[in-house]
Amino acid sequence: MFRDKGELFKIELVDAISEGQDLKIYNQGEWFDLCRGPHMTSTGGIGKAFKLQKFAGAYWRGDSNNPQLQRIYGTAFATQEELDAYLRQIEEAEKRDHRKLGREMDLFHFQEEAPGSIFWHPKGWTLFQTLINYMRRQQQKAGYMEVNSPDMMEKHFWELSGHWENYGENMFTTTLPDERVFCCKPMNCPGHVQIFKHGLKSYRDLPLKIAEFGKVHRYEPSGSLHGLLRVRHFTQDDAHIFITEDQIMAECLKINDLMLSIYKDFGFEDIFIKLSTRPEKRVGADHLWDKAEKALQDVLNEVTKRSNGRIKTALQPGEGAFYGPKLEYVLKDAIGREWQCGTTQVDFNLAGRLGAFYIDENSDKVTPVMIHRAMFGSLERFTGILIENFAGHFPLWLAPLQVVVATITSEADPYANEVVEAFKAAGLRVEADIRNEKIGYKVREHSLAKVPVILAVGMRDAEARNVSVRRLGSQEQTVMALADTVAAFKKEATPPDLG
RNA sequence: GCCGACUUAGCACAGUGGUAGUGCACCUGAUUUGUAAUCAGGGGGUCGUAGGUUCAAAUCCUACAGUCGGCACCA
Repeated sequence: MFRDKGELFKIELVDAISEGQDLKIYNQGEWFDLCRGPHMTSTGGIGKAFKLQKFAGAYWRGDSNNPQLQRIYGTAFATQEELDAYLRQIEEAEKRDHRKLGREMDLFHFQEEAPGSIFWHPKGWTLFQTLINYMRRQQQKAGYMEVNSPDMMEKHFWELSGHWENYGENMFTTTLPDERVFCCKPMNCPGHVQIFKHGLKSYRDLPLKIAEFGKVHRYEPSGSLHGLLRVRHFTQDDAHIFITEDQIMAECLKINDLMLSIYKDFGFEDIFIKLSTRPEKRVGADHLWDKAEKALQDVLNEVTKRSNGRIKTALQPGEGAFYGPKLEYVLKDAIGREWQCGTTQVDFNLAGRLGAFYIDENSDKVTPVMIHRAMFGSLERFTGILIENFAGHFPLWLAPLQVVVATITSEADPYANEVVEAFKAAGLRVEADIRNEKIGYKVREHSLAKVPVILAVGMRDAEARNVSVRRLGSQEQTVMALADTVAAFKKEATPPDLG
């Protein structure tokens, strides 16, 4: 039947269904097709609340080696109201799009000559640095030592680590005038192993925690690039913890606690953890993978137990890194979208491959276990997630520009400058707007730029040493004494870990 | 990388074969203003890049690049 119609893919499906198994065909008027079912008895059952959304190519059976078919996307709801709600949700996501907000708030831009790379503007870079400073404090407190390793190393180094074999296609390389081939680092781990290897290490040095805000380069497929969320050059809050085998549980739990407390500081409390196990393409013996997977499974069980079941988990077979299995931390944002950020990976392979060892109690050389972990993951991506989560309305401590002092008449300029200096002295990020414009115009402009605090000052305020406070998202105006305002905003702008 | 669409001024967009436009932004002048757009004037584009068709190309064709939506990928 399908052969007569020349439908080769259908024939393939029919052939795949074993003898004796039911094969179902549904029909709708003159149209009929193969389907596992069930189908509606009539298209009338869909009702009017449906919408065709888009069409796009999709690989036959999800494999890029196969030909592509055209797929038409449509969606239907029981009522028009539900369809409208769904469409509003899409619209809401579009309004929060970090690419749009990044332009409107003057945070960053992209251009053709550097696909997948970011030009950070002063305000965006301020936000980025705020995140790094916060993370640096957290890591120092947790006993990490920050380092910096080379951005480029010779190709043979990456062959030794196994990266060239597994990901060489996606590495940036360059041939120098002396003919040596160098690769931009796609990961920081091999560099950190070199630092570990420098000088003999004792079991007494473990756990040894090496952290780096390392910028890594990965030649991502052109079609996968997406604003800040998927780029070719990004900064990881990366760390490698060198330990003995019996320290795995304790260290992974410490990482877990730090991870959850950090996410909480950004308002993410709905966390979900996935365990990814050995992939097909991997290095190392199976008995080591058995140990590593068991260790992470134990950690995951303990984490769930401690959270009283609040933390949901899932298993992703075959999704681990080539050197070890991983736990992946997924956060839920303000409009319910999920973002994978942090990762904890247990690795029995890399240290050995790169010749790292420590001296144990019996003076024997032992290969350490490595934990790879990142909490923000990619700083660039995390910045994008924050922009979307807050829709640009950052809490005061994160806002790149926290306060604008806008004058009502030019007579108030000297007082406005005084106000600015008072806020600067308190460590706040503040600018004056003394342009010859109406206050309504200034309020509109700074509101659109999502400045959290607008202080209007006219002669009334100058004489009384007050400011008129207007918060982003509210029409309300509060007249307050300058000194009180500075104190209140200084307190509010304090990062959560310093408060 | 694959399928499809798109690319015109800083931004948002109009212009389907015959002398490149609108709004906002920008610059100049006037206005000194009390909480989401004051008024008037002015400057700004080899229409993504490179070829081709045509008397004539932003417009039609080809290639390349980038972007967008999916797919695949994501150490």
